[in-house]
Amino acid sequence: MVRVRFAPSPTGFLHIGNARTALFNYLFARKNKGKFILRIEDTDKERSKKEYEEAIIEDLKWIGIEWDEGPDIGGEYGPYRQSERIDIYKEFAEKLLKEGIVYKCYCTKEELEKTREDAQKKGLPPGYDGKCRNLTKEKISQYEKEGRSFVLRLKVPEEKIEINDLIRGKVIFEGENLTDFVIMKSDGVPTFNFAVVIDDYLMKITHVIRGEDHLSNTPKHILIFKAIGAKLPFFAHMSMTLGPDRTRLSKRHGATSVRAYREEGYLPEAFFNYISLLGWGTTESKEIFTKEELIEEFSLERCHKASAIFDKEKLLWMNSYYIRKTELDKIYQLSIPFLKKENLIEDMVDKEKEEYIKRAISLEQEKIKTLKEVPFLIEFFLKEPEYEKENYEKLINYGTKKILGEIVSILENIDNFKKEDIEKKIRDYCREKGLKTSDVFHPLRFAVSGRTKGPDLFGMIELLGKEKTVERIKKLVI
RNA sequence: GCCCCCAUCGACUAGUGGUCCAGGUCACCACUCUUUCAAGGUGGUAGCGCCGGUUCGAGUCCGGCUGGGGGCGCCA
Repeated sequence: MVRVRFAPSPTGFLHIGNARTALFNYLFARKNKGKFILRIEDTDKERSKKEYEEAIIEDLKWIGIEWDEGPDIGGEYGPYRQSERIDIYKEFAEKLLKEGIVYKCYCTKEELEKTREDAQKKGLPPGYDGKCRNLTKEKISQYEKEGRSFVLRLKVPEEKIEINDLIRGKVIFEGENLTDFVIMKSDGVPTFNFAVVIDDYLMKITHVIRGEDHLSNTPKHILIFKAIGAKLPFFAHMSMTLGPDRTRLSKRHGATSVRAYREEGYLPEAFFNYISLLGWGTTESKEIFTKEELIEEFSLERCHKASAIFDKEKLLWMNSYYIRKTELDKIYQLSIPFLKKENLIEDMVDKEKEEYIKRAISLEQEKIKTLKEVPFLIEFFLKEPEYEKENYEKLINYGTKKILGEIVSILENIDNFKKEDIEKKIRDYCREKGLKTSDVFHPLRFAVSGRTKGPDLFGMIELLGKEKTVERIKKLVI
């Protein structure tokens, strides 16, 4: 049975790169009829926040990723929060200490800094020199007497480590770059490297799918797996997600959290779909996928080794594509919070108004790129337009006033106030008067909506209704 | 500094030795449709980082170089 996990640390909102890691794990699990586990890595007491855990969970759900085991729903292998598993790590650590696989290191911050510098000077990796590996009894009791705190370090053997990565193939690390690393901090909390391995082992994780930034940590993990006598899981290191300048996607590149995109009015389906295309593709170069299709098509073999740049423009296109293809009802529902925020609707919207807004949205649907744009695009249907001076001067003058005045009487005489009739009557008028349609349509659009661009003129007039339309034109012209 | 990974249009990718004077999508440009803005349609600009090697033949295999990324913490 395939078991994979996504293990974010709650030190901020869900990052796009992490969302992609979560997504790939999720797809892999579903594709292989396995389990997808959510685990919270909150061993960094300083930076971890409960609010972030909640936010991450919320955003994962928003994207459409569901898990089978996790801190919120429990499961057979819990707890799923590392802060609640401290005793478990301690137990493993004590066992390793007894076996002589790890040892106590009493070095102070200053000492460590110095050994690090020395190592650098010698052209060695800036790690630990193993000073405390073989301390004499006397030395140990001296340190204890001084009340020095200690950490637990793993005795790193000098051997080369091979990884058979499912995405990258064989990766070989020659031993000498690894130094004895910390597995338990002086406060009794495990380091990330130790906790992941213990958890992956106990939670029976079969495939560790994570970002390439963990590739260099993998030898450490393998060493720990071996130390506790556990079987290795499969590893798959996915390419990274970069910003437009080819560096790690970060705040400098603008919004990097899933939350931000959600608030900008992106559809989860579009986000899900776009993210899946980063570092992965099918032979047909297909672009639009439903969740089900993605699950069906996904495979680690088709994951790219090279990192991918997150392209906001393409996401935006995909979002507008999804908005165009989504049923009006749903777009309306999703737009409500955005309309409320702009004070265009009240908490309660009656059926009539709902229909009215839906029709307004439908007139603009093909143009909406994000839900956040909806209020602006349909604003003039819900409140009186403001007429910008510059456009007013361009479009409203003696001649067009006269035309608009005549349009008013035409509109007033239309009984069946439907766009086909409205259009026909106005076009007839243009022909009779020998006017270019554009000389009539543009001022009319402006008079009715206060805009120089907008939805289909006649659809707009129909929806606004005879009374409102006439009122607006009169107000502007007379 | 040391170790590891990577390399096809500006971006995401297809391509697994000949069918590739490299295909699709976004972006960009032009034309078209048109009452505006979009959407749509048609067409276009643009790429195998470089140097060697293997081979009858290389985007595709091998080596080097260059470039980019990542790691080396009592962060995760």
